[in-house]
Amino acid sequence: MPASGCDGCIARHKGLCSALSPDELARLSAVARRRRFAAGQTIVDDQQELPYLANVLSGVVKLTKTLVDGREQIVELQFPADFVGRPLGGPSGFRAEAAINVELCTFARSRFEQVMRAVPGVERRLLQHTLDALDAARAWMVLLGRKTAAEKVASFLLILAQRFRGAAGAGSGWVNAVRFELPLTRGEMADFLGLTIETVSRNMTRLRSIGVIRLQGMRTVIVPDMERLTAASECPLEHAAQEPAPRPDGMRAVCVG
Amino acid sequence: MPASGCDGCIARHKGLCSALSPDELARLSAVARRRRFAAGQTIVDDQQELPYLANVLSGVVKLTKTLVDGREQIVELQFPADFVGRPLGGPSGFRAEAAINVELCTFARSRFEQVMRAVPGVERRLLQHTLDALDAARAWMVLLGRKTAAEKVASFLLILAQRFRGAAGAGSGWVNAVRFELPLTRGEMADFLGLTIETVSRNMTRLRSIGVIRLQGMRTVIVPDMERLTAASECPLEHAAQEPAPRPDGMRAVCVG
DNA sequence: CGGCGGCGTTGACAAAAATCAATGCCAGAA
DNA sequence: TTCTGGCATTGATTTTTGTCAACGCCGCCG
Repeated sequence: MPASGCDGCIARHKGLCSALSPDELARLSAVARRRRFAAGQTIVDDQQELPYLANVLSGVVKLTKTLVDGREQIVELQFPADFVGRPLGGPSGFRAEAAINVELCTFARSRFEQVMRAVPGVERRLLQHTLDALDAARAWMVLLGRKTAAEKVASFLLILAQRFRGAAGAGSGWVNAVRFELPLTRGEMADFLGLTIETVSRNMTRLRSIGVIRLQGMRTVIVPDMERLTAASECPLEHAAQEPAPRPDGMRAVCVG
Repeated sequence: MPASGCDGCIARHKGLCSALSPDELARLSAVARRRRFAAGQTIVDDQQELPYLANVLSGVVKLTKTLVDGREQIVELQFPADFVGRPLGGPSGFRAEAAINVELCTFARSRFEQVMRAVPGVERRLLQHTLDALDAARAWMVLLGRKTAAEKVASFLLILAQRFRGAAGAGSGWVNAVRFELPLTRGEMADFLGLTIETVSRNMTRLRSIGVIRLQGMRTVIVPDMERLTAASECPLEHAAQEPAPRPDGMRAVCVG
């Protein structure tokens, strides 16, 4: 055991290292380092990538997302033996912070990825897919925990509009408009958004009355201006009721039909 | 391309199959089948394991969790090209249902896992870890979307108590009691639970006043009876205020200090 | 045609939680 | 020791959301 490593801690790691061969284990142990963070200290910012992967030895790490207006949602707590860091790289979009004093056992990302390099693409793809699903779930946690009913409904319409953007906008008679079908009933929307049917219905009506969306029948939604829908999804609805912000290219979304 | 497969659909699969070698692709294509589900039809139950893995070809699949009293939370929507099924096996605890008419391209789990078998343990562990995190995130989504403030606070205490169970219960003077330190301030608890500081504080007080928990100082929590805490985490608090249910072994959690 | 049932909307009202404000508790600094 | 600042609690009040109930729309089926 090297003097610089964290003695034996690798061997206790949950999930990650318990499947390693003694050889691999030794290689990782050789580069492992103990790092300490005081309560309140930031471990990684939303936009950064940790230069290492780690396991929690003691303390508690919280993963948080902060909205522009300061509302905050903790999406995960990590306890001793939990794994910290994104295996496949890239910033997570969440901030990791020590909730109380934390001790991490860290090992260089490059060294770890060297172990993973031999793995064929299938499982890596699967892992990437699962990580994406995890990101989506966490983003939705922020919505469920911290957004108002109006923002929730707008956010839901927004993800649908983004998914179907360009697919059906043409022919609607609107420039830059997006048109799509709701795949869910009002009741299912409520179950997705953590609301009741009535609240969903009222907010759909509200969005329609201020012109952020139009409805053709019950299921077809037209978004004349994605910017306004985006605004409605992340700020109190009052602001979204204003005139749409001028587009950088000077164009406006207008009805030409 | 075999007559029985879904022609060419494998090649378009997002995430999973794009990394396969032509050989592997051919093998999977040979066993792929198209399956259709009508709107509202259940694809898998919470307690079952899908006998196949799949990709969505058309339609929308919803993943839901239903609480005992009927409250329901959708934790994910799956659109065309999304992947359906748990790679490493075991029931997911969520129900998959066709929100609108759905067409899946499915291939046998066994055949797929054969492809994965060659993979060393490290990545499998990592995948398992990520899947666990995803499950935890989804479970928390149910809490954020569908639980009352009282249930949220109780649920939070419950997961801490379960994590620290046995670690510090001894010496508290209680039989079967659990004692632990809160790693978060009230404000952080609020950010985790999607509440305000005041609501968290009031519900801590409430749980204390009905005897579900005791507090030593601000941070130390004692749970005399885990059953009552569990009850409080999943039903309106009134019920939890009753006498604790008789234990199967006839013992009672009492203070002997 | 008319009745029916599912879904959606709307309004009146009630309940839950947030907000605002005051105060208490406690640990650490002066 | 006292002061101070951060955290926590509590009460009064407002806002948001849920609940209950009525009604409209529409497609389906007898």
